[in-house]
Amino acid sequence: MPNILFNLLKGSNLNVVTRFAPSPTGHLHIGGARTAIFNYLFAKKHSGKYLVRIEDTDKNRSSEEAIKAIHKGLNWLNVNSEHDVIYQSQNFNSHIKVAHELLEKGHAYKCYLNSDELEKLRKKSRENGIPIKSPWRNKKELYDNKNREFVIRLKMPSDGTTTIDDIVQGKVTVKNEILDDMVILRSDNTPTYMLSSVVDDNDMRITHVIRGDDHFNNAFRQIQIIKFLNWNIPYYAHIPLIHGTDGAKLSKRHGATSLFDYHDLGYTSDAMFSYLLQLGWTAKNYEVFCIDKAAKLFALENVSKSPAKFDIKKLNNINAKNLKSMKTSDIYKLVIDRFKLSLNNEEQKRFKSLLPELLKRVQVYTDLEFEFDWLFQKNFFCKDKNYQLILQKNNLMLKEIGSQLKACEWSVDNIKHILNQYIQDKSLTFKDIGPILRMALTGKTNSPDLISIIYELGCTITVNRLNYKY
RNA sequence: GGUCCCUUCGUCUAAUGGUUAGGACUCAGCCCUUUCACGGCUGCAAUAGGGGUUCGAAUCCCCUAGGGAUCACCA
Repeated sequence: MPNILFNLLKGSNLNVVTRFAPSPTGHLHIGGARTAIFNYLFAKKHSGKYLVRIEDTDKNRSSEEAIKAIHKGLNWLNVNSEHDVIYQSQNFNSHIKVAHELLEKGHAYKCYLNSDELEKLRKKSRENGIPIKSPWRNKKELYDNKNREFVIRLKMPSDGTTTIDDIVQGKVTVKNEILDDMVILRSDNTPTYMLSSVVDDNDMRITHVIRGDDHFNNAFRQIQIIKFLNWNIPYYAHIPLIHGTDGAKLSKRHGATSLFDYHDLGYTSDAMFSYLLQLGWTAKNYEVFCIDKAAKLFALENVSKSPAKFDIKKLNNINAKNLKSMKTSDIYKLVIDRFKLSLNNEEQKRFKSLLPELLKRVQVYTDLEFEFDWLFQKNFFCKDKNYQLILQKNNLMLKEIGSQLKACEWSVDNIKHILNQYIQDKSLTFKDIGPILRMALTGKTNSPDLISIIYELGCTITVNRLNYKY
């Protein structure tokens, strides 16, 4: 197929509508987050609509907290929908109607199997490698079944094949005989996901179903409903799952799987977005770090078919780059909010000035916390016992430098001059005084440039710290 | 086990029949330097295996091996 035609078919001439459809049974998983990103980007790329639908057909497992958590995650990632959120449970009536329509048209049947019978059938099916088809498929409804519980099962076609031309996975064909007569309406008269999802997609006029590869097998089953009803078949794009370092589907034991955990750990939304996007998608070796650019370049055809392993080191690197590229005022706000810092004017100025240098030294901004004591503590002194001994020994030197600094007019140049003059007078090198000054001022052996630290700390604080009696 | 999918440096990937198989992350070394970083440079490192097709294969075909997904009145 020529590329241009292919691209037309895959979206550029349609009024593209995509949806992210999480089930509210827990936090927003990072795999789900990536699915949301792909849906969002594809819609943006084609100037289409991106919708969010909460799949709460299983009331026992759904919760309000989970719904909130999902929105919190989507908002943080900036991939929430501009349109109203759809709750699947609110469309139950329409789903039930479709189930009965299928029943009337002979595409579905009532199955009166009890749980024991079903369990036996399931076991037998598994052993023989054949799909579940209830004996009720071919039975006429009996009079004495009127009061018995039943489910409605779809009557799958038993011969022929079904082909899906998946945008990511390619053309895949399966024999219809492997399709099971899945339940579409439960015995309590509630629809299953298999039904609801298809009906809602149709009602919402979804053109592209972009979801995790774990749904690929479902597509062959769901498409039968669409065919029975003569609805439009959407384009499918089943994106590969994210794996842990051992190659298995990402789960708790691999570390944090909740998107928002990464917020808590100090990753930025942009870094997370960028990393998740690059996990399985590439714009021809061109590293994309912003959403707008990604929206212009995104194409489902470039999504990798094979699963990608989640690599925290790469995430760290992207996050570190992102921190360095952020506007100081933005990251400043982030840190102040996170740690609920209340700083006076002088401290604010000090923090903002040193922030770019401090950020070069962390991969997640929460690590900035380790700098707070020497930056803001009123009566700061070096806590390390070994360093204290060194400071005791060099008491005189610190005092001398302190008194010279006290006397000078406070400027970067003057501070530099005083220190240089001091080492010259004593025939020392900067290495002789640098580490000691650093210990006295920060309590550590590494920090940003000493001159700027002294300058930003100001005369009073610097001199106090240099004069501290260890 | 049935069905389906996948397999290029340790990781994410580029190369859609002709490249010394490229980049990024990690790691190592060097440079810069008042420390730690940042930055710059260099290096280590891959086409799962076996058969075909072809003048020529990472690329097309077949087999094998490995990995994954799924098989609910969950979604």
